[in-house]
Parts: sequence; C-alpha cells; structure tokens
Amino acid sequence: MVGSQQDEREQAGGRQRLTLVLKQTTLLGGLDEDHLAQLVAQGGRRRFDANQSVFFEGDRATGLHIVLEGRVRVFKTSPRGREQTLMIMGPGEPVGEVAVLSGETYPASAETLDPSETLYIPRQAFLDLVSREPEVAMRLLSALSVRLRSFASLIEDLSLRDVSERLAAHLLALATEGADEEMIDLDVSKSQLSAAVGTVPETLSRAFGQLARAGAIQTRGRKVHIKDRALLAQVARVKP
Amino acid sequence: MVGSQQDEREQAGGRQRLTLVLKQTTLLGGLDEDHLAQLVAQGGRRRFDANQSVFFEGDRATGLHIVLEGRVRVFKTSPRGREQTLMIMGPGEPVGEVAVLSGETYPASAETLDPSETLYIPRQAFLDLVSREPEVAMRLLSALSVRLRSFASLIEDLSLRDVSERLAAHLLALATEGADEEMIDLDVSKSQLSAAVGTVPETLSRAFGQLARAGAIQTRGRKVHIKDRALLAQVARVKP
DNA sequence: GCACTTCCTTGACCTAAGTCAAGTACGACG
DNA sequence: CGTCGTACTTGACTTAGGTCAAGGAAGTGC
Repeated sequence: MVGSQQDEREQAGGRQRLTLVLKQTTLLGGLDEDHLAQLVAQGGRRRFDANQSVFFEGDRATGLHIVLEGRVRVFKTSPRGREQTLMIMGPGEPVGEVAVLSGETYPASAETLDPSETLYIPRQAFLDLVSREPEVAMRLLSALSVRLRSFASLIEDLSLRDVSERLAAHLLALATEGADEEMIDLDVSKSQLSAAVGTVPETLSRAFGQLARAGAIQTRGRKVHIKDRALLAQVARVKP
Repeated sequence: MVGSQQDEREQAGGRQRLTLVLKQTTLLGGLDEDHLAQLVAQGGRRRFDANQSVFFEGDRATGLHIVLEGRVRVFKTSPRGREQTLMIMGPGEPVGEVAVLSGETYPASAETLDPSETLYIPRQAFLDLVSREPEVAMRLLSALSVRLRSFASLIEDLSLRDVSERLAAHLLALATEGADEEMIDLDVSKSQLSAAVGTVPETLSRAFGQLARAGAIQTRGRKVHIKDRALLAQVARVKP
C-alpha cells in the first residue's frame, strides 16, 4: 500500500502547485484558493505534444483552455492549405473563451507550438464563475478588449499594408517587447512567422531580404539584428 | 411660462422615451428604469449629421456611444487614403467600448452613415455599471465575443480569399439576414461596400461583373438579385 | 426639366505577391 | 562525424488587384 499513499500525496501536491500557477494568471489571479481548487476539480489538466491540435474550427465548443505551460497558436486555414495565425497564447492565457461566451462552435483551430499543458474548464463551470465573480468578469472584459485591439491591427495590416511593411511592424513589436531592443531571437519558425504576417514563406524571405538590403536589419538564422530602428519604423509606418 | 413648462414636459417625456429605447437594447435591456435613468443622466444624447465623425483613431477615449438611431461605421484608414471598414453598428449597439475597457485611445475611427443619434456614456460611469451589474457584464462579454468572431472572419477573408470570393460571401450573408433571400437591397454605397470587402471601388465593380457573367447574380443599381444561390455559395466557398 | 456634381464602370497599365521548382542550409539522429 | 529530412532561399513565371484616367450613370439642387 506504500505506493498508493505516495500517489495520493503527489496528487494533492500537484493540485496545490496548480492553484499557485493559476494565482499568477491575469484572468484568475484574483480568486481565492477555494474557488481555484473548485475550478481545477471541475476541469482537468490536459497535456499536449508539440504541434498537436487542441481543437478544430467548427468543433462543438465544450469548454476553454487556460495555457499553463507552452504555447498555443490559434489560426484559420484555407482550402488550399494556407494558414493565417490569429494569435499565439502563452502561460496564463485563455484559449477558446470566445466560443464559450457566444455561439456553438470554435471559430478557429488551435494547436500547440511546444509541448504544452492546459487547464481545461467546461463551458458551464466557466460561465457560472464569470457571472458570480465580478472581478473575473472585468478581467475577462479587459482581455477580450485587448484581443479586439490586436485583431483590428491585424485587419489593418492585411488590408492596408504590404508585406514588407507588415514584417517591419512585426519585428518592431517583437523588439519592443523583448529583453533586447536591438537583437530579436525569433521564437517561432520562419514558416510560422509568415503565417502570422499573412503571407507565404517565399514572400517572407523576400521581405527579409528587402529590409536587409535597405540596411534596416541583419539576419543570421533565427536572430535578427535591428541595425537602423528609425528606418525600420519608417518602413513600418509607425513611430519608432 | 407656458412655453417653459412645455419644454420641461418634453424633456421628461424625451427621457422616458429614451429609457424605453434603451430597454430594447441587448446590452442594457436587463436594467431597471432607475438604473437606465441614472445612466442617461450621467451621459448625454449626441446628434450627428450623415457622414460625420464620432471619434478618431488615436483620440483619447473618454467614453462610449450607444447608437440610438442611424448607423455608425468603424474603420481604419491608410496614409494613402484607403479605408477598411471594421464593422457597422446600428440602433442599440455600442461603439467605442473596446477603448473604454482597455487602453487609452480609440483603436479605430467612427463616423455616421446616416443622420444619427447616440447616447454617450462616460468611461467611469460605464465601468461602474459593468462592475456592479453582472447581467450587463455577461451581455457585454457575449457582445465582445460576437465581435471577435466577426473580426476573425474578416481576417480570414482578407488573408485567405480573393475579392470575388469575399464579395460572394458578403452577398450571401446579406441575403441570409435580409427579408428576401433572393433580392438584396444594398443599404450602403458601392464605395462603402468595397471598403467593407477590403478592396477599392474599381475592383469591386469587376468582382460584381464576374459574378454576374458567371450567372450567380444580376445587379440593377443598388439591387442585387441572387439568381443561383448554390453557385454563389460555391464561389464563396461556404455552405449555401 | 436642366445643369452640375458625385458615384460607378471600364480600360490600360504596372506591380506586389503567390505558385512552382530547384538548390542550399540547418537541425536531428545514429 | 556523416546522413537524411526538413526548412529556407532564390529564380522564373503568372495572376490578382491596385492606380490612373476617362466616360457614363445616377443623384441633387434650382
């Protein structure tokens, strides 16, 4: 019976650690231990390999995921196989909440970029929580609103800017949010980057080449050195 | 004094009528008369001519508008003058709420398509209401979520579909939500329609011509007759 | 009804960017 | 380290669609 007792101890410890992780999330960080434990008990941990599907566009939406570890990419796919990334969510961020709040199905697909772990929360449990906890509702409103801003920007890019402009803006955003404002260490493949920028790998390469020949950047593998930030901002048509 | 008393009666009557209108809105329809009256008192009615600006992208976000009458278009503009419509809001719908929920500035511009009237609600008044009234918060979450779905669709269109496909899909959506599933009475100019589809008027005309020559539609001024719905759906790559 | 203005259509032209193909570079594995 | 597979780059080519211009159609005001 010794092995059985050890298993139960690890499980209790695991749950404590999980609520600790949730306490660090923006969305759920305001909840007390009891609420968090209840939420964990209603849902469940999900583990995914890298490049594994979390859900498919059109699937019936039974719940949402909070990313605990790893990254999850949300994207649309064309019949011809091209993809457009909508967003990439990291630890602490919700995925699939739109489908839980309105409609019947997931409006896009989601898959992991890395080996990942999520907390799955069934639809009703989440709706109960949000309607009872004003702070969670407010935090969720804020998160959705940030997402709408991001989508509005992407729409603007796709409609009103060419690929080099879009890439320049994307690189600037990466540099601004990174540790080093001059050296970007791309944490996704070039292929994924092209899906985020809204183009195909061939065109992305060409756009990188243009920016490099113009003297704005210099690339080596996955590293991008921003040589002339003002020029990059000019190409991107944003403030430096 | 007779004129003065009449003015006060009309104002009280106008406020009663206004709360009645608000009672019909999805967002605020669950509120009682007192709350609605309080909200009205905190904000104010705004009247706009057709094609008048409501707010500009980048302006400091002091509050949001509920459309009472008319229509308000939210859009992005490129330095070269092209426009991309994000959404068109009609009576009962909020405009600018994203900016109130996160960030400092409006992320897009808004202008009226028709002579319009709005209820302006200052930022703090709205945030107070949402945090105190769970039902309003839930309705707002649902509304934002619908909007995210709509944006995701637009992103997919702009990135993964060509103009004729986009126009076909747009016409199908209009026909589906209209009174007559075969005859669409366009309620915006062709120029505005092109901004919604993500192109320029010349290309829109050409796309209309393609769909007409293929036998899917027939146009006469602002009326579009859907002659072959299945074909239109096939072009749009959606279900009929 | 007429004149004027604005919207829409059509043609000519050019370019951005996607498709296809092949070669190079890089990463993973044994 | 060598081999293999995959990602990325580059070239050739085609096409979608935007720009510019002009004419026709429709709407507005007197």
